[in-house]
Amino acid sequence: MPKKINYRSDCPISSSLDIWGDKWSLLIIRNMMFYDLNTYGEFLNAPEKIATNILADRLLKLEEAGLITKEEHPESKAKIFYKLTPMGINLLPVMTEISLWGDKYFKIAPQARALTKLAKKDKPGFIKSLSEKLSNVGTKSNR
Amino acid sequence: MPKKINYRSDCPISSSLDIWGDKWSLLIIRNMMFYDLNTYGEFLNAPEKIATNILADRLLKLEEAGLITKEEHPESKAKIFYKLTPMGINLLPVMTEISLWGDKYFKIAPQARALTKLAKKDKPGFIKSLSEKLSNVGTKSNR
DNA sequence: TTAATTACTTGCAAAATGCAAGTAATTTTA
DNA sequence: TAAAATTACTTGCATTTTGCAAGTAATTAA
Repeated sequence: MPKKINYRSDCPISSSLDIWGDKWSLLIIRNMMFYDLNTYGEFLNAPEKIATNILADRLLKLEEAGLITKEEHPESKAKIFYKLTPMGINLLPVMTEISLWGDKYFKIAPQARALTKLAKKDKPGFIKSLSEKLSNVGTKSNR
Repeated sequence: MPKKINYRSDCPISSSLDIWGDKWSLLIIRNMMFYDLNTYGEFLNAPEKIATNILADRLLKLEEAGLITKEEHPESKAKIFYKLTPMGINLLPVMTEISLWGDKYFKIAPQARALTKLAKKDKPGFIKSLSEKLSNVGTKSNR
């Protein structure tokens, strides 16, 4: 059964952090959002090297919070296809601003730089096109 | 001596989380950014009730990361006036988007709602005016 | 001159994290 | 078609982080 979340206050920032305010949750979302990674194994292979038990825990919590859903993988019954819900996709502006802020102050790999460059050039367009793409992930029209 | 941060990867999101990716750091920043709270005691009184040792730890880490600075309080030598650096002020777009996202999905207090309402009406104006205000916090022209 | 206030520190229990080694259901290979 | 991989986890345990309660030293107020 889903463990109930105790929100610390009625502040939108505080409540947001109660859901995804840790070192790993937003990285899982980043993987789905910007890098088309959608399986447990793909998440494990991301450069930050999340531990298997933490990954399992975060996937469950993100699912319970309504940010992601489990679906059957189009190519294999042994795999699970994780995808963002509309609530998860709506984190795009947050994730984009974090990327732009981080881009300003940290050493960044070329792959990530390519994304922030796009976001800088046309932020609303970047968000809109990615949002539409993510809405179609795993749908028939997409395969 | 400042403990060196081990960045997990060269991703702007990952590196950002390495700095402020926990349940408390952004709440301290929120207090300075949106509610004109600038002392240890004021941070302790915020509704989320941070523990004293955690607060001291986060203030140090945020200072070492370059997001905040300690200054002498204009009214009392017993107090320390914490303020955002430009790097911290530049989190305004991130904080604003988090607020708007949280506003969409959680129960929100009227005080916070007033802020998100302003941000929704004119996002660039909201960020610009707050940014200018924060740049003047603790300056002579401001007193 | 004594009592508050302010910004912390310290000690310890509880919770979260991280690592290594399983396991069960598929899928691929020989 | 049987054995070896793959995949998505779980489990046990050590380490780290968090949270609570109770200090403490430097101001400030009574």
